[in-house]
Amino acid sequence: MRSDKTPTMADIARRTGVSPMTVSRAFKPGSLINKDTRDAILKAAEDLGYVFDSTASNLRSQKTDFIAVTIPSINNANFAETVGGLSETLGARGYQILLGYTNYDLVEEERLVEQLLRRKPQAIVVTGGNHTPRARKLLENANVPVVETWDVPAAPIGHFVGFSNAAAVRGMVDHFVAAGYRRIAFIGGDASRDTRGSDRRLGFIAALAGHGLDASRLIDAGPPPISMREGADAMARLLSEFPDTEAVICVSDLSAFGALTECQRRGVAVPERIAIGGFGDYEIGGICVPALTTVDAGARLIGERTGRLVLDLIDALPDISDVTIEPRLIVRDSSR
Amino acid sequence: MRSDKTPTMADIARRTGVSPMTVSRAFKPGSLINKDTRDAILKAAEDLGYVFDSTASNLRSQKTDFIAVTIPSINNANFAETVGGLSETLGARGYQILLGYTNYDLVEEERLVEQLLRRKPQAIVVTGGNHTPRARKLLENANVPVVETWDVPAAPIGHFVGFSNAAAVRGMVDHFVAAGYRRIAFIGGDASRDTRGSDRRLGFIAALAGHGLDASRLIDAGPPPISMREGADAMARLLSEFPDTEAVICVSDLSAFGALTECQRRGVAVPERIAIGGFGDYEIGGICVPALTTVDAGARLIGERTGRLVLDLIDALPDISDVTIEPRLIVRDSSR
DNA sequence: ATGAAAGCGCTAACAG
DNA sequence: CTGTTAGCGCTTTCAT
Repeated sequence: MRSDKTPTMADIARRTGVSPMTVSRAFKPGSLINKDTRDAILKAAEDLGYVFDSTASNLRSQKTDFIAVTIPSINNANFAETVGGLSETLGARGYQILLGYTNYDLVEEERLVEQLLRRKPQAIVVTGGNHTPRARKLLENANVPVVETWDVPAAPIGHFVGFSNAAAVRGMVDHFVAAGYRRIAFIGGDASRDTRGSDRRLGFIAALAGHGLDASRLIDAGPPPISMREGADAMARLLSEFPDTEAVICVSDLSAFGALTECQRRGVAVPERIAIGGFGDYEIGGICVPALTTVDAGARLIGERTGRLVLDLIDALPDISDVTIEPRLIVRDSSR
Repeated sequence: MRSDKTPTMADIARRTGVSPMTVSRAFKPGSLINKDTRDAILKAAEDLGYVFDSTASNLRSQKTDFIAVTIPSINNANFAETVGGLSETLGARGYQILLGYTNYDLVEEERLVEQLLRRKPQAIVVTGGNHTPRARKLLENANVPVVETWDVPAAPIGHFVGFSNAAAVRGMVDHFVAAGYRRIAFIGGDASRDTRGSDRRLGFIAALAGHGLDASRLIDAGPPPISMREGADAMARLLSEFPDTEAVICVSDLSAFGALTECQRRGVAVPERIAIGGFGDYEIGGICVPALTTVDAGARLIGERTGRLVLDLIDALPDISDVTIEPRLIVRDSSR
């Protein structure tokens, strides 16, 4: 008759006639232990239905193998790719990701950071370089490596793996201007919440100004997340408010695709009548008809490089440097 | 000069002249404690940069406030919605989700379940009702509530919140047949990995048989995840292998959209020349042109209901019953 | 409303 | 290769 309590190492030790310490060693790969002893212990563990208790191990060893990660939304392929890259890199070394969603809200991010730090992660990765003062302070005092991603922070807290959103959009503007477009619009989200989106919008304005072009064709698609529906609605407004627009840059491929479908519903030819540019190189941009001109920001690469950076920081390697990703313009059929 | 070690409750106690127990109470809302004492403690905590240590709390109280969740892929809007619903429901009660991705692989799921259980979650939610024998055993012996989702398991381990994938596809087949389509094909993934996809394919075959129709137009789109590109490639094969096909049902909206784009590239009219049905009611299906006929399986609802079920199980409410979601057919312009 | 004692299950540190 | 001792930081339990 099995005991009702879940078995501990002490139970296995009693059953096997060894000390709890030996049991502990049996579960730790690479420890000095007699093979027969280990086998007997593992067998006893199997018989008892023993499950290792990380909770106790974490407390005693002061190591949790958690890496805390915050992203704006779980339902976004770009951030999902980043988490995928992180997960793969860190999982290979036994770390587990503790994920939180900020819902594009810095106050929510602050709450989340505080909550995550209580779990004593061994590093924390946050999306973006913009935080509430309190969140900044929490991160600075966290005593674990901090990595900011998807941005080149004005004042980095620790390290970062990112790119300049403004510069990435400038690249697309330059391409559009070189292709002959002059009346260029921007579709993006509410400036107050999505800081990366805001940076893209500001980059757009600056880039147009640099070419001596008018930068007043700005369509506000509301609070993030800006997805397909918002893109379609924004395109409808753009066509009615600025009917002579020649090209539009959207804050993401999702909104760009929505905008494209609105053109299709209205019989507005893309790119002949209006060109469309997206951002983020989502799968849809490569397969829709016409395929979308976009910017590959390297979402998965950001995750992988961040993962490696985190490992280097945990290993306390010398000379660890930040990573600046070079976004890549991808010209497709939605622009000429 | 601040100490180098991170401060503990004992440090706060010393500084405030109270016992560690009182400090502990100060951080627990609703405990009997003098307001001034609590304020002084919270201030001291703030001054010291104290961060509550869940790790120790978890061990002593034998509660982690973790809910373990496995999903096939993070990069899938349907599962992301489910996690969103779970996260919202459980987060409101202070639980934190511990997420793992199986990559549509039951062996990986087994590894993941074992890893997650070591963290001593207070419940575990898995996607699907199909598991390796060892994973089943681990779940059965876990001593915490187990909920299977996105399926109606043949032999439930604990509780479930799901729907019949086969029946959902049958609904669409019935609709297609009623609309006059006879030569109907199915595009889906490799049968060995994605069990929900397989169930849909089997449901398709059974439904056609029920109508006395030929069910041999099956296009295997390879190992999951089956996304837009795979859908497009599969449509190309379908058009060449079975050129007289009148309608095709795809394992998801993503593959359906890919299939649609392939038709657009080839000038094949949808739905006039071939009708397309998807699955999952992804955002894209509602906005692409033509919009996709699909099945809303209630991804977010599954998450919300699962969250509530988990809470009821943790609260040990009596008479807890499983939830069977009724998928809803959504007819749009991609079929007539 | 507060405190004292004990211990959750594991492992660091040391000894042999 | 194995054992002993102590303790990680908190909270349960019982007292006052």
